[in-house]
Amino acid sequence: MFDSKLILSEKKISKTKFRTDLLTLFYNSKKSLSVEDILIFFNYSVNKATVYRSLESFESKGLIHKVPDNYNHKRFSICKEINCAVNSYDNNHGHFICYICDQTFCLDDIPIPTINNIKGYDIRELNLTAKGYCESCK
Amino acid sequence: MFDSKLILSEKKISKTKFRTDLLTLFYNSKKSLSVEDILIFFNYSVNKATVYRSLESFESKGLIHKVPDNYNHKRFSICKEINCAVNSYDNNHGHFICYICDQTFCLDDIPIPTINNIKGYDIRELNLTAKGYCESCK
DNA sequence: TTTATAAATGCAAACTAGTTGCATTTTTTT
DNA sequence: AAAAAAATGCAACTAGTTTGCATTTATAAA
Repeated sequence: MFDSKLILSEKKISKTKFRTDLLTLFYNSKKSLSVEDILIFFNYSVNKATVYRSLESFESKGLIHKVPDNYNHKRFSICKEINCAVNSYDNNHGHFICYICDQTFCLDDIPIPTINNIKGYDIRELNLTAKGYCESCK
Repeated sequence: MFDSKLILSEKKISKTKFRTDLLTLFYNSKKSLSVEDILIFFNYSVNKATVYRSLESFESKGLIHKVPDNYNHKRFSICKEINCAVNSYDNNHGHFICYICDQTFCLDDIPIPTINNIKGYDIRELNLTAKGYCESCK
């Protein structure tokens, strides 16, 4: 199990009610979350600037990672690993975006092929994004 | 060689000076182009709405294709194939984005692995994006 | 526990990429 | 040459995101 307050302490993030609840939401959610998703969950009782700043904080401390989004909006998932690659899409697995529900799923089981050096490019990060129809929508 | 006017005719796009020059720019450019790149090239003598509308037209006719961008801004490359996949990233090859110069390069030689069906996902599109240091920047 | 310091919040305003409506101009069709 | 269709410029608008600042809340120090 997880203990949001403990995790926030370890990451030296202030344990406000909102941030604790937000981290818990991420841990409980099987889906990635957009800013809008979060505002809806909290019934717009929190300011959007606060949401953006919390997400930025969580991301920079490696608690959540950005995932691709059909509309190029900010969207995040909880990090499975203790310390995610900071400030970039998680590069250990691919992502799947559904045409219908616009949800982003992590393809944990699909390791991204290792390619280090191609035609003079020094590759440090590799992202694989699939699109199509998810289980519930097809 | 290419003949921008002939190509515009074939695609039933009006041969205005700007669109002819823009298509020529795409053919001559080894790099992908953002809206900003284009405005700079034309010294802001063209309206940005015109740029957006021209790009949309070129893309819908399969002349250019969207490429990923470090800032999630609109960015396009000329299509190597006669008819690109319309309205989506080209899914025949991967792309490389440089950390330093933010340029997007097409990895024509890296075919994207074929994955059709994973854990219940009906995959219709697959995009591979690498990041790191390009030849000139590393 | 009180005090001082740092971090988080809410609000409004600003910013920016991208879009749209409309009048005018240019291109294409007849 | 005239009529119809497409492209352009301009200004206003949209929506996601960011920022400044005053206030509140949390953390650290005494």
